[in-house]
Amino acid sequence: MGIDKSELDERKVKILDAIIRNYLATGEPVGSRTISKYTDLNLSSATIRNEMADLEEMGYIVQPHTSAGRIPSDKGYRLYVDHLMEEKDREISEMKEFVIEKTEKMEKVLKQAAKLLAANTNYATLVSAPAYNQNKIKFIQLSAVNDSQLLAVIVLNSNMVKNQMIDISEPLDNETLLKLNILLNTSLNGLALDQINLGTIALMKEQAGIHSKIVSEVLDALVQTISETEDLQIYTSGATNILKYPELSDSESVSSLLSAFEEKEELQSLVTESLSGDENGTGIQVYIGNESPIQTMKDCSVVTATYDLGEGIKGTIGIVGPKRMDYEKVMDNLKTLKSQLDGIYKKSEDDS
Amino acid sequence: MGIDKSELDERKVKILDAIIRNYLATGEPVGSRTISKYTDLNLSSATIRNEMADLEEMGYIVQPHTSAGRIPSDKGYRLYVDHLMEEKDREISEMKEFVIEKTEKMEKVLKQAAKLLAANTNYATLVSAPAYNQNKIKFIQLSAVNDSQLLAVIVLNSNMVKNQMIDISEPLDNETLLKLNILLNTSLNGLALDQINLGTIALMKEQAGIHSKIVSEVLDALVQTISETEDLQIYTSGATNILKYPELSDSESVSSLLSAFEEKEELQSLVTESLSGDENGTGIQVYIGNESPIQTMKDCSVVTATYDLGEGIKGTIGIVGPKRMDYEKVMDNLKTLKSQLDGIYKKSEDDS
DNA sequence: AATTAGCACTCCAATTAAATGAGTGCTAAC
DNA sequence: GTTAGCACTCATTTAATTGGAGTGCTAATT
Repeated sequence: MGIDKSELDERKVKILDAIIRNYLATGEPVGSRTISKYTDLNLSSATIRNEMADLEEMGYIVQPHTSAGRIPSDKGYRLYVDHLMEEKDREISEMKEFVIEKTEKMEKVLKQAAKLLAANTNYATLVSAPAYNQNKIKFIQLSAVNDSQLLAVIVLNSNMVKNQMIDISEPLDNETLLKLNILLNTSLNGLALDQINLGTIALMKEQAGIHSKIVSEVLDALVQTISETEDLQIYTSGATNILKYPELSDSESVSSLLSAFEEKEELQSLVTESLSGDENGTGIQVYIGNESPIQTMKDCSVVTATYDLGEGIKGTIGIVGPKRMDYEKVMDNLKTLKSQLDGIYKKSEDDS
Repeated sequence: MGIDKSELDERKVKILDAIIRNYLATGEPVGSRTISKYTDLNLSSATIRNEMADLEEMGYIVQPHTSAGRIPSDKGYRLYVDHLMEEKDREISEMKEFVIEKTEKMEKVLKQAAKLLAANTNYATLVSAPAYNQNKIKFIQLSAVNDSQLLAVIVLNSNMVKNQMIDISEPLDNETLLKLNILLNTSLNGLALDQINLGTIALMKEQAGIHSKIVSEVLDALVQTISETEDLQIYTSGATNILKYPELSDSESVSSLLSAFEEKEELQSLVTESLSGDENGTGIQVYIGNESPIQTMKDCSVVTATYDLGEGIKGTIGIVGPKRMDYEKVMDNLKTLKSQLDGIYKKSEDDS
């Protein structure tokens, strides 16, 4: 019956484009008459109606109910994001004030990044701290806090600092401590955390001699610190922006969305997914509706970017908003922020 | 005109009590007929109506609108909390599973405390980390991460650990570093942070000799770390519980409430207020409606407790919910949790 | 003097009805 | 292939209707 479902002729594309743009701008379902005037096609609303019926059958747009205008489907958004949307290399306006001081603690920088992104976009944002496993050990030190407690301090390549208290059974004298510190540093310095294997450990124990037990304990503590799930820090901001969009706050799912941003654990899968996501060149991923890794966000769109501090140390920045979001602006913002973060590590590297 | 406004006779109290209890249970404005049956006073609804008119004139109850039942006013709640409510010494049921491991990091403990409290009460909760200024320095150490960066690690009495990177102009040799560490520890150990005065500083500089500059830098860093406002950590949980109570989620103020819990800064004043609040014996404060230190919460009730790790190291735990909250349960929960936290420091003290 | 029954009155909340209007699908004409 | 025209659909808005819970007041009762 007539319609070649695999083929979108130029006119259909133009109409679809117009529908989506209009819907993004107004948030209202868009009707045939609007398009008839909005475009330069000089077609009557009746013709548009016919085309729209086709587009609907092809799955690019849907009707919220009979006798309403059309809104884009996930498939429609996808086409828009992939092909229709123009990547505007617009001026990096407000983002500019985001100047990162290299001396700042990473944590602070990331917190600020999330905040800024939220303020700029009016969506909910998240920023994950770089994954540790690729992060190299820069410095490590044991100190005796008292007779039964050691404090292990680990500085990572990205200038993140971890602390861990270690209970020990017998006191350690200063000399031993010094030796252990030297051993730890020479053995572990420069290693990525997932490069510490059994061989390394065995070697260290051998060298530690009678103190091999301490070495074990330290390594255990180290592993524990690293693998603590809660330490997969995620910073969020602007979660309450979700309330601004009726299409989300309507359902009671607003609660689960906000919860997800409060208990950050749930967001983890998003970060993981984003990090492993196939980069389409720009380093930016877009998940529309059901494409989202998190079921809670099936009525949202999620846009993420992966920043790379160098040497494989990666983290994720992302925003969560309604499917009807300003993709151009969001992707633009993410790109800017990404580039800022990408730079930061090199800077402090030059400097040290 | 009859009514002695200063006097609440026994019957009025009984009726007021019944009104409040009923309202707490149902959430609906309560009418005269209900009270007539609910109480053992054996009075007709007409009599109750007369009494209710009096109670309203005295300001203990209000009518949402003409021809509706009555609900308690702030003044009514206040009376209830202060005098009517029975302090039930009930079994510490679900709270029991809250066992704090002394080796855990404080941060983790507090986070968990907030979570548990929220799960137990179904309100939004907050837990503040102990204020630093009363906290004593237990251990302090400088380490050379590289030629231009020192890492200062400070362990406080409450087992909290702070890190601070310090940029230095000239490299330090090991021996100097060792001396400095000894100096720092002997001079500062056991001091509360607000006990470090100019005298101490001058003395240290003198002893440091040619390295007095470093001492300055270290102390600056120390002060900076301490005074960082963001470091007044507050942990929250269950903020989304706010959505459960229509009397709050009705207004758009739900957004500002949630924001307050997201950007924790705003909650600071609550903590401050609570810490300085005059303890009425139990160490628990109740803020009803407008009594709240935070304007955003004028339609809520806030209940806080101050925990004391000993030696004046104090923190705050609190919950925020609708004025129509289960005060008994909440205060009970807070008491339990408070006592748990009060104990924790002593335990680790015994142990060290 | 305190209590109660009775009744008119108020006002919210829920229901129903009607009006509006944007938008469609279809058909017949261009 | 395009367009004008028209009947039809359906969410949204507004208005009118009703029900009922609850009050305040007055007059009767104890």
